[in-house]
Amino acid sequence: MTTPSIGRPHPAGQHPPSGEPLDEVDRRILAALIEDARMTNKQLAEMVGIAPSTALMRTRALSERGIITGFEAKVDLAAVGRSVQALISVRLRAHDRDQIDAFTARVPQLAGVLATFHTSGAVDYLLHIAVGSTEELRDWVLDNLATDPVVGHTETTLVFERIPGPGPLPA
Amino acid sequence: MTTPSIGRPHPAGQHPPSGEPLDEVDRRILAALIEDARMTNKQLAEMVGIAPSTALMRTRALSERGIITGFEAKVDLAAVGRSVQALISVRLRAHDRDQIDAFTARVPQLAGVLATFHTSGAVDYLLHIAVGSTEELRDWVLDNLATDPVVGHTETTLVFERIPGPGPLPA
DNA sequence: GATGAAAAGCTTTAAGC
DNA sequence: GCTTAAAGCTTTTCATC
Repeated sequence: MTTPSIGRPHPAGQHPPSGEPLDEVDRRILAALIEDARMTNKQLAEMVGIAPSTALMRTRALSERGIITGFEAKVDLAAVGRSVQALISVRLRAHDRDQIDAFTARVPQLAGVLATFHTSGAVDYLLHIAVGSTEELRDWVLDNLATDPVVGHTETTLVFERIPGPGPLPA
Repeated sequence: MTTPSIGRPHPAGQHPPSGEPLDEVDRRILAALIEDARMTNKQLAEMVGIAPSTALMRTRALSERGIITGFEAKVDLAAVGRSVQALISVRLRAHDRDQIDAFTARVPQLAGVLATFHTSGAVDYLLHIAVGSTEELRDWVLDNLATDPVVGHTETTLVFERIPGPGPLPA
């Protein structure tokens, strides 16, 4: 299980991924669509070695089972005016549940946030953000974190480069 | 500029994103394809308010200019047997350029690595990985990092949850 | 640079194995 | 669960604005 439903409900409209294990064909479909989500169904079928109608059915089933969670275009950050990336570790001060929930609802949706990691250990959250300049970075932290009373401590680290990995499929 | 070409060549087959600024139509195309990379070109055209032939031309141009860097399917990590995520901060010991390059070539491509952040500050790299269990996590760190002589220190933090952000487009 | 029309190609459904 | 075939859409090209 990923996130046991203790205390908080599941996000609306999402069923947990069905327990059926993936067969080789499903894994090849995932691999192909991770590589190029915009390939045609016919190309996909050929790549995987099945009929187009089968490819379509399988792909649909993977989406309906929640195994494929979406298809997204990746964009060059510099081209959209966000050439400065940073990782910001955040320790919260209070451990009042409502305040923490307010932080968790607000911060991950702020403009420039690429991902928020809720972590164990000394740091509570790690924010991966992208902004236009180091001046904007300073202002971002001041405006969005430093002024929040629930935030105890932050530490900002510049990211020189983000290197994508080989992805989540078994090697 | 994103990564000045000092010392190392540009990755093969990539031209830097052309300096032409994005107009409103381009930004709406990006927003739509970030939201759903598999929508048809016709849907995209309608959503953006242009003719299908124009949508196709613009989308192609965005890819050719390197502004769209790819289209990828997102998969549920638990469904592919990787329900445990971790962030591993890595400090290197030696500052010998060849050893660092060997590390940088090897580690980001290891099975389970979702992303590698090359960072400024006290930590040199932060690895975001996904594995099947905490036992696998322990073994992963031992096998891939602890035994590498160039690695000085690592610190592993469990990720309870990774919350996707609103993405990189200006709000 | 954007559009509309026509040809080529793709997706989708349903019936059959 | 897979395949085939046919109808309906979509993509793509290109002449035109």
